[in-house]
Amino acid sequence: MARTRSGLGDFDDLTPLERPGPLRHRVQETLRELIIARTLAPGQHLVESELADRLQVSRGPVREALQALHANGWVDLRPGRGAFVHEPAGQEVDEVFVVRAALESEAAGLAASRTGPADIADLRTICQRGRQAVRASDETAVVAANSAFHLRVATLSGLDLLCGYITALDLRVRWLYKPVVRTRGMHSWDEHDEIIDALVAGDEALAARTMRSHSEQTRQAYKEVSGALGEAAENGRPQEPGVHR
Amino acid sequence: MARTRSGLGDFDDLTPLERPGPLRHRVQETLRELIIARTLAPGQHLVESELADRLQVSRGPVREALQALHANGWVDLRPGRGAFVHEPAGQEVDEVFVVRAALESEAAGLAASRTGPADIADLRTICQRGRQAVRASDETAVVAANSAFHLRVATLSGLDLLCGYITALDLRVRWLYKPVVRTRGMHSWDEHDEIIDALVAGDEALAARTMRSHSEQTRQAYKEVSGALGEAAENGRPQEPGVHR
DNA sequence: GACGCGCAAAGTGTTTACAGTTTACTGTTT
DNA sequence: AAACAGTAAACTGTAAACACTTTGCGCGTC
Repeated sequence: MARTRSGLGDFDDLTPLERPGPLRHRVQETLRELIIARTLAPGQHLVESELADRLQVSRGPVREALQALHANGWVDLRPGRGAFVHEPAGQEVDEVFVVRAALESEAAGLAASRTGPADIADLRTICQRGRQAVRASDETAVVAANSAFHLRVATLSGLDLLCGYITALDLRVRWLYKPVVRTRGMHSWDEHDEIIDALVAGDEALAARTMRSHSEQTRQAYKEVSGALGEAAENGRPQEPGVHR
Repeated sequence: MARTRSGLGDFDDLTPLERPGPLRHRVQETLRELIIARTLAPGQHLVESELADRLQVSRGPVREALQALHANGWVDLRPGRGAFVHEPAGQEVDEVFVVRAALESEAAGLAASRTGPADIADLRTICQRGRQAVRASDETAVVAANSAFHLRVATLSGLDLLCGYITALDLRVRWLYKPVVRTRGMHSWDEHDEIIDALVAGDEALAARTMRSHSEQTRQAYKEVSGALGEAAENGRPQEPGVHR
C-alpha cells in the first residue's frame, strides 16, 4: 500500500502544500458563519460594495459567493435590489425539522446494517463528549458534539448525497435553533444512546423510528420555547401553503 | 375577493409587465437545460469565454450562473481549472433515488390528510394525460406528466421546503434517467392511481408506503436497464462510501 | 397640508481589462 | 529515443469602470 514513485523513496508523508484557494470560497464561508452567528441579521441588506470593502476584495468574488449562498437558501436575491439575509418566515422552521427528520431517519435505517464496532465506539465517544459539555454548560461544545453525532450517523448510511443534504440542513437547524439551544440538555443525549443501541442491534426499522422520534422531540422543544419567546400568538391552523418559487 | 384600489376601478387583469430579468438567471436556466438534454455532456469542460461568446454576454453573468449550478450539483468547479459538467459516478444515481423516495413518501404521507376533491380531480387529469402520452409514445409528454404528478403531490404536502427539494431531485432524476426512459410505460401510471387512492382514503401511512414502493419500482427499472446498457459488470457490493466533500 | 414631479444619491447589473495559473508544445540534453 | 526545461497559448481569478435601476428627498403646485 506504500505510495512510492520512480526510485525516489517513500512519499507517504508528502501532503500537497496548502494554497489560498479562490476568494469566493472564503467569502462564502465567512458570510455563512456571520449569518449563523446572527452578526448578519435576517432581513438585513447585504450591500456588495460594503462587504467588498470590509473583506478587502472586489465585488466579483462577493457576488459569486452570494449566488452560491442564495442557491443554498441563506440569502434572498431580489433582482435590482440586491441580497438580503434570508428571513425564515412562518412555518419554515418547522419544515426544516420535518425534512431533516425524514432524511435522518432514512440515514439511520441504512446505517443499521453497516455499522461496525469501531463506528459504535466513535459514537459512544461523541456522546461522552456531549454529556460532559452539558454538565459544563459549554453551549458551543454541546452544539458541536450534537452536530458531530448526527453527521457521523449520516456518514454511516454510506450515501454521500444524503450526507450532504443532512449536513446542509444541520447548519440551517443550528441557525434557526440558536435562540433556543439551552433547554434540551441531557435528555437529548439519552435519545442518542437509544439510537446507538438500535444501530448495535442492527435493526433498521427501529433505528429509523428512534431517530425520527428524536428529531420530533427536538422539534417539539423548539416549538415550546419559540412559542414562549414569541408573543403568545397561537396560530391554530398552519398558514396556507402556496407553491415553492 | 376583488383586488381593487383607490377609486380607479378593477385591476384584476393588470399583471406586472414582463421584464427581461437578470442575465445570470437566463444563462443558468439555459445551461441547465443543455445539461439535462445532454447537449453538454458529463465531464465536458465549460469554458467561460466560449459560453459568453455563444450566449452573447460577458463572462460575469456566466460565472455567476456557474456558481449557482455548482451549488445545486449540476457542475463541478475545480479551482484554477474551471467548470465541468458534473459526472454522476458510481452509486450516485442510486442515491438520488433513495433520497427522492424518502422525501416523496414523506410528502405523500403529509398530503393524505390535506387533499381535497379538487386536488384529486387534478391528479386524475394528470394521470389521464400521462396514459394518453404513453399510448401515443410521446416521450416528452410522458416525462412532463410524470413530473407534474409528483410535483403536485409534493405541493399537497403544504411544505414549500420539501417541495423545493423534491423539484430539484426530480430534475436530477430526469437527467440521470434520460437514457432509460421508455421501459416503464403504463405500469408506472397504475402505481400513480394507487397513490391517488391512498390520498382519497386519507390514509397517511398507506400513502407514504405506496409512494415509497413506487419510487422503489422506478429505481429497480433503472437498475435493470442501466445494467443492461452498461457492461454486464455486476458489482456485488455497493462501492465504498467515503465522506461527502 | 397633501400630492405629484424631478433630481440626486446609493446600489446593482454588466462589461472590460489585467494578473496569475494551468497546459500543451517545442527544442534541447543526455 | 526518452526525459527535461523553457516557452507560449489558453483560461481562470480578480479588479476596476460604466450604465441602468431603485429609492429617498426636496421643491413646487393645487
